[in-house]
Amino acid sequence: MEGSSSIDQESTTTDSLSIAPATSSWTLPATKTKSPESLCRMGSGTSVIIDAENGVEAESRKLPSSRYKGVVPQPNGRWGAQIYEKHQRVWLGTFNEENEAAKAYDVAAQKFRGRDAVTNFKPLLENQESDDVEIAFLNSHSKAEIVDMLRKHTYIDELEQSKKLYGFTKDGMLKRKDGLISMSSFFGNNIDKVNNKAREQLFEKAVTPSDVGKLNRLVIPKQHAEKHFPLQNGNTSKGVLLNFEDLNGKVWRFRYSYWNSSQSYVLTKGWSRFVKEKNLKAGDIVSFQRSTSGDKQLYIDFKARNVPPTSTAVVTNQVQIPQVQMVRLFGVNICKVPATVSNVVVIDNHNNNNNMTSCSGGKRRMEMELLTFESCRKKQRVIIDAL
DNA sequence: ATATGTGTTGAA
DNA sequence: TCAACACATATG
Repeated sequence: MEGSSSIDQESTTTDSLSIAPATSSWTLPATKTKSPESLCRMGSGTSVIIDAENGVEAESRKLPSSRYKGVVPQPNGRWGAQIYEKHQRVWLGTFNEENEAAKAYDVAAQKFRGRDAVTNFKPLLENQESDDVEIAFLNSHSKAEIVDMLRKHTYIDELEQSKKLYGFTKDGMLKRKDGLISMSSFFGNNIDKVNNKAREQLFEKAVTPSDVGKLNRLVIPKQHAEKHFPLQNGNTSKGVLLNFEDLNGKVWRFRYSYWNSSQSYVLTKGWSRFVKEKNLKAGDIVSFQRSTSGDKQLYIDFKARNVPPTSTAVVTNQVQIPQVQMVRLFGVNICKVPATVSNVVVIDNHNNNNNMTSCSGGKRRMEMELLTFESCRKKQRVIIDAL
């Protein structure tokens, strides 16, 4: 289930994540020289073997091992939780109760290993719907975020919060009950996709006036075109047909070719329909993605250039209905109406497979998030590198 | 001073 | 992978 290459977060910040580099075990067989009398080694006061009177009743203060998977005793009587991945230990925090640590492990196992994770309690839990919500929740957060929550003991709270915020529609789709799109959903967390196939961001372009004008073509910046949509020699001028799926699942077919005259790569046939239907305006951002799974499905998405001015009465003298603010983002119209709740934002069809496994576009995404949320995401400091 | 979590190892 | 265990660091 592990896709393989996956970096869900760029390790741009100093990581405080507890990934214990288990390198030495590979390279240096036996470097450390320990004191010979390893008979009674005592670490931080615990595992001491005190021989009281007779060796038999030697009171062993050996730490009690846990009956739970992923749970290790701590010298102070508390319990630590850890999970391994790629030869590295990921520390999940310490807990007062053994079973809490075990539960933390379960969450991590679910996140890291998906459906067939071996867990301590998990399978016995709750109803299907609640389980789906949790899976969706897990899918909508990075491993690092989940680990961070576990370590801070905030996982349950955040999950509950999420449960309050999201509900199920009859068709199994998740939506937000308040009708507002979540921050995360702006940026392509898997929970927010029409299908939850992992996809990577390829590039974005702010469309120019001519891209949405009468020329019926979109110029693909050369660097992106050559990197993501390479054309075979034979096809350069002739072009190829490319299919892109939008957020609604609608497939758009564009002719993609190279114009020698202007030495540029363009989407031509089919493009004007997209512009028209999506009501694209100059400055709007079109975004291209590709699924990371085998099929390499292409996706297209867009968002309005910027949030329309909220208060300014743009319309000078005419009758105006300023009660409704509408923002269009990546194909989703978000209406904010004073006291009503209306808009349904589709986010996901609960499916299970743990994502995370294939976000090669993680870096770009991360940059985008940072650009936008730098201030609201301070807490996100835990980084999992190269998981 | 104590708690936390990392370094390391041996076993599975 | 996993957990045991010693111990270095972080924390208060």
